[in-house]
Amino acid sequence: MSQADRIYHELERRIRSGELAPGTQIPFEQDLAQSHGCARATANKALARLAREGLIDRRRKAGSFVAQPVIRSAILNVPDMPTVVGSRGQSYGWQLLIGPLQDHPDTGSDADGESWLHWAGVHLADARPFAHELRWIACDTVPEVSTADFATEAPGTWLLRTLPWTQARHRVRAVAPSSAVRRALQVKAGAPCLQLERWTWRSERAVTYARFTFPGDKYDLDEAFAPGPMPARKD
Amino acid sequence: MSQADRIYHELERRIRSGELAPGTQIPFEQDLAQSHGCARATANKALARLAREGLIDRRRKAGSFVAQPVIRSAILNVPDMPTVVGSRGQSYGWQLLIGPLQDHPDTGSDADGESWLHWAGVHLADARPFAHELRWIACDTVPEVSTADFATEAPGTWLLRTLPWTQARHRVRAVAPSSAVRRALQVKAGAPCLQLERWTWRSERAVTYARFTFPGDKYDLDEAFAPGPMPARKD
DNA sequence: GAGTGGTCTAGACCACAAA
DNA sequence: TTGTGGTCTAGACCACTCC
Repeated sequence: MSQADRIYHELERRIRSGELAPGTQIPFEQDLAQSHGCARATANKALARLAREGLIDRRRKAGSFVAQPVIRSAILNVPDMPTVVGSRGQSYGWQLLIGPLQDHPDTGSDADGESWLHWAGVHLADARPFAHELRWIACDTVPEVSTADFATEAPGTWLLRTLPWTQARHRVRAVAPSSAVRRALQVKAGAPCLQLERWTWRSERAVTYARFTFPGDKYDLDEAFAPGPMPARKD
Repeated sequence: MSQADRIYHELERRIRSGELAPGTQIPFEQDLAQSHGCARATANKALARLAREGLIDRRRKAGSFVAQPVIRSAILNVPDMPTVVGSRGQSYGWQLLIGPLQDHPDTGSDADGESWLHWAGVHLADARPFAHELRWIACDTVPEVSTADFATEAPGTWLLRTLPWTQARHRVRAVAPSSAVRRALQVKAGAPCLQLERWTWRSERAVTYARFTFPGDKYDLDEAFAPGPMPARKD
């Protein structure tokens, strides 16, 4: 525990406990350094971290103030399928159902300029259906996909290995699955399912779009972060 | 854009683009400082940030290396109801259905030592049902709740004002709602719904538990973060 | 104008892990 | 044993903003 961490944790505790109400002014870097017997740069490091995590607002010449609290965001873990299944202590499997087909995820046709390939398959946990996946991959961004074989390996697994450090956007909703998906998942009509969509890109270029469908009773997104600092607000 | 930011962004770009593959060694702080014409502390700040965001691993005596990429997590925005409704350009409303009742969110009875109060109500968007809410509040942690009136204000709104800087844990799943919830939401039987659970505490003490149910076609969790750094891994 | 945060420096010491 | 990251210092300069 560094000195900067100590200053950070003391202030974090006093803010989270309500002892320092929103709007309250926090000691200047100079005073904080003096009262803790350290250099100003050390106090600055602690206050910069509090500001980065949204606990305080800092204004030149005015000082630092406890921020107005908001329910900002939560981290929902959305890992890849082998990880999900493995963390439940089950064996992972993959079964390709359809593909590759040539069509576009938005238009459904291959009319426009971009070239996409399209697959469907099922992720298995202990040899039983766990999630249905629809997958599109942009051939322009990932030319290697033309030589890939997704019969024994899911596209997501292959992509993670082939294109590291992509970025993603997610959407979650509840749906009544189509009959094709119901058959693949072996669920009854009317069974509510969780649908997770993921758009992935790399350096401003679309890489892939995936749509996962989980039986409602077999999966839930469970946010994992324990009591602690909220994620950094931005940059 | 500070000098440390420039070093950070250059390395971030080269890692995200794949130019620096996972496992690749990154220049030492000393060399990085020299090549950029700055002090080692400045290079250290940039590398510390890359490590905090999980892009590199750092080991004493060995150096810094590009980390193995994983789909780690996504930020799903889970704000409070007035914010959700307001951001859709709709007018927000609240209607209390039941409560306060005395029972415990886990046991359903009031037998054990803890004292909880319990409500049910509906959040409205343009005067139409938007979400059903079940709410428990721990009287021991929030004694002020005994004088609160949730006829015109939702418990969550009141709590946000009364107890700033709480912490929360969320879970999301797809469910078939109970008949009571279906009536409140005015949805047909068999309509899939998104259920969001939220546990809230403050300083290790349980504050409240809420269960929101949304009609599947009226709401989806949409993760908002644009291409950019992943949230800090931990601490 | 004055005082604050934001940033950087040049140097230092230590802990720790790799060689 | 050695070299790296981790941390801290004392001082400095600048930009911005509040008074």
